[in-house]
Amino acid sequence: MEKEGSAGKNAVAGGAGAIPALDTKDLQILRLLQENARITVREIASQVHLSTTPVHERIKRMEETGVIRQYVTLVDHAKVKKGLMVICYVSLKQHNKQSGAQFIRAIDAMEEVIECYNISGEFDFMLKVAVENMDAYYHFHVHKLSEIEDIGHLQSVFVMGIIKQTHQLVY
Amino acid sequence: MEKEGSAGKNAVAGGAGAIPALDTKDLQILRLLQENARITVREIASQVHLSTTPVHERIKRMEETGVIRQYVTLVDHAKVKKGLMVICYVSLKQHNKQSGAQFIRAIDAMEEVIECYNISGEFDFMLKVAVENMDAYYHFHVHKLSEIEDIGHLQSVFVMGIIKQTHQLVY
DNA sequence: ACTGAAAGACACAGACT
DNA sequence: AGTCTGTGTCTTTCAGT
Repeated sequence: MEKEGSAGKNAVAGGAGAIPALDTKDLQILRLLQENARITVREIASQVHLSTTPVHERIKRMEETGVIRQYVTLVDHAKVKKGLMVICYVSLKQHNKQSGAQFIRAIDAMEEVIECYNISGEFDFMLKVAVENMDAYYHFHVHKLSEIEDIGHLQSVFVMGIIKQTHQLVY
Repeated sequence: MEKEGSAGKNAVAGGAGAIPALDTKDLQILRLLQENARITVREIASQVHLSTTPVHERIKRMEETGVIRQYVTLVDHAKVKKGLMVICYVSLKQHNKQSGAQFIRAIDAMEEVIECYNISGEFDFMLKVAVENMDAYYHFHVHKLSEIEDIGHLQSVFVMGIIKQTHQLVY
């Protein structure tokens, strides 16, 4: 059920420089870190029944292998004047490399856009936009988004309520 | 342009127990914490040209007033077998309190759903779902989502590429 | 791969400006 | 509202199992 022989970590992995698979302890550590990035190594150690050294080494390894991407601080949207969230769909007029690259560059430079995905369906991109209020969104829509070259259709969906928001991928 | 008199913090705020407005130093601290939740107070202090005490106090105050919501660790989706992301739109057959509450309870219990919003437009909810692969999504769609009572229409949009993803709200 | 100990860095509280 | 200083706790490394 939780057997971990000396070969446990590397047995599963694929090719040459493959990343060692995560074992039960690693996942326990990730679970704690996901909920609170500022938890101390000591606290983790006591909860997973290990001393600080292996916990420290495991965290470092997960940072180096990219399992742990970043430690971030989540801020209350409304309290930093970003209380309005809008989902925005964009299609481009042309689907060549140049148009796409140009669009991506423009999006990257817009701090209102907090997420952007390439999606299936009738639209090409989905954007998540965070702004202070409707006026700010109108300004963004008309004077920033629409100004990008080769923009085809635009469609906005407004977020009226947040039901659930989690960053917990590991359970 | 960056004047901060003794009344600076409280002058703007609204009612009685109102949260003091964030000043330039607070925003600088937030900027650093957003990028790296594990940054030390000392490091922040040196970057914002303050000693550790006021930085420590400011962080504590922002935690207490809810400006800082949580410190989280972001994990590589693919490396924890959650490499497929799907945006899923849901409409309910009935729009009474009971149906809504029941849906929300069901969604909350599903670990595949990492975000859920109440939205404007033809659908009622937008879900962001993270699963390992298409098989896992099919199973989720057919055996979990569709099983919720009063579910009307369902529409899935697949994320083919991540262009941008940030948690930086404060600039 | 883990434990335990030990050095250095840090957080946090106090006295003071 | 800030600096400086001290104490206790934490991170991080090293020797040993």
